[in-house]
Amino acid sequence: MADDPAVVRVELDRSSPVPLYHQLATAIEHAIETGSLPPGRRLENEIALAKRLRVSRPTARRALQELVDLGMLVRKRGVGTQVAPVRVRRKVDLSSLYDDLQRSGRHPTTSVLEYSVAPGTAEVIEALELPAEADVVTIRRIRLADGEPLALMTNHLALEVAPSYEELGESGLYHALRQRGVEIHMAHQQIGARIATASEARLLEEKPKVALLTMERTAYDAAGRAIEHGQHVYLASRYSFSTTLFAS
Amino acid sequence: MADDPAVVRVELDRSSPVPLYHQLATAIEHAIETGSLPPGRRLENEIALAKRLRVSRPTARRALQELVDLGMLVRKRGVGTQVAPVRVRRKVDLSSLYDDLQRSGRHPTTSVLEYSVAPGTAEVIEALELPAEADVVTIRRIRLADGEPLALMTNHLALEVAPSYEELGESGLYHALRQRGVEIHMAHQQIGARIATASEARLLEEKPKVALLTMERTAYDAAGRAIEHGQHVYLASRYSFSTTLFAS
DNA sequence: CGCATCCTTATGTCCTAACATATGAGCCTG
DNA sequence: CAGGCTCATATGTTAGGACATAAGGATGCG
Repeated sequence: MADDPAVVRVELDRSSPVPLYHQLATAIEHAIETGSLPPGRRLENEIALAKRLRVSRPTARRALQELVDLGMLVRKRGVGTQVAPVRVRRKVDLSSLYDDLQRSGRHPTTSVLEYSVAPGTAEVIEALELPAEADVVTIRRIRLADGEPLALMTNHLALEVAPSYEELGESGLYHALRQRGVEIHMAHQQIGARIATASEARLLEEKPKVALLTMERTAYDAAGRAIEHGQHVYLASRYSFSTTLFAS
Repeated sequence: MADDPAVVRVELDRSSPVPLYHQLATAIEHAIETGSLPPGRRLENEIALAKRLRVSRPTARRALQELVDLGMLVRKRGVGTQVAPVRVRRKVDLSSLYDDLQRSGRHPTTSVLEYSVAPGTAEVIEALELPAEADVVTIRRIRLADGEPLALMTNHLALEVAPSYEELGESGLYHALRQRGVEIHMAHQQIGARIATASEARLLEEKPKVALLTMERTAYDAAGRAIEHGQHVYLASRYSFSTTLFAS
């Protein structure tokens, strides 16, 4: 029968510090990603799964739930558990433009237009949650993809966390921050559009008044501290944002 | 002492069909949102919470976990559970423009410019995963906020799921779909920008060549079926997208 | 007085055990 | 044979208990 429940081959290491449910989730995830569990395939029910692997039902359940949260499995009461249809099965991650470009096979380069230290404007001070008049590092850069201008990026950071001009290097701000031990955990961003100013058009080597995508972002670390605030513009003809949304 | 664990006042309805853990999660969420549990405030530990409310520890745990997933609580082993720092504490939800506007206190209205049935274009057929030449319902609408034009929306749906012209009504497409029992679960969208065409500018009552935000979205139900594909344009001067991203 | 160690605390992991309920298939009746 | 009903199935909810482990403070020793 084609609708025999799939049996995943799993080896659990009970002496490992990584939780059993996570080991199991990872194993099933791997089976889905390698295609040995194709979309639509029915899994054995959680009781059988638990029994076979000699774990408790809650443990098996939790593994399955983990994959449902990732969008890789679909469960229906009274019916069973199925591998979700193809689509995206990864959480929307906080990717940097640099990594994005690299992943899509383009060759990103960056040059720094400005690196300065000065008291922050009211807007920046508020976004970074700093005391009034505090000094702020401002970085302006232009990013090119395969040699063609793509975006103008302006970032503001508190002095304590800002990478030096040298550390900034080629590979992007978030990469430099990570090397300083600062991990971005969450960000707010607002995406809009407007017409380019004369100087923006000149820098981007475009005719005046081209359409720009604008993005304003404030990024926070795991403890909730504001790390970075940036205002960026992208050439709309060469870049767009892709996102995946889930209903609550 | 200022660091006494907070005690949330909760009433659980054990005869309700909504799960205890969700009742509890909602109650705590409400306490946080109304400010009676301020950011940083420590909660009583989960054992005490469970005992006080006469629920099992797993139930209390699950409620707390739900709020951790929403980013409203932070837990640390050996330390306790705290209300997360201010920020956003809502998942990025798949909100409809209509609901967005209503929540922000503006008054949205919609008028239907076109409602037609015809064989879909190649792009639409592919997005909706329909057989070639299949009939598709096309809906074009203009949305106003407080009487001023804001967006032009074009949606394509398969005949079987499309709301009728009458069902479409005032309150938005997703609302109409929900009333037909179709739940949107996930969507892919791509956000870009461009200059308005002459006819777009006319419909939006704007001068020619204003900046527009563009959005292309394909929405899916829980089973992964493509439900709706839309191409929308927004007046950039009146609208922007806000999102919250989390690192993986 | 500084430093290492122990101990308390609270969450993390894992188990067994019921009962509730949505779904779909098959049976049974009119 | 059509339509309603029953029942098996699989997931959803809840309970109660045991042990592991990270964090931070208290303790005691050099």
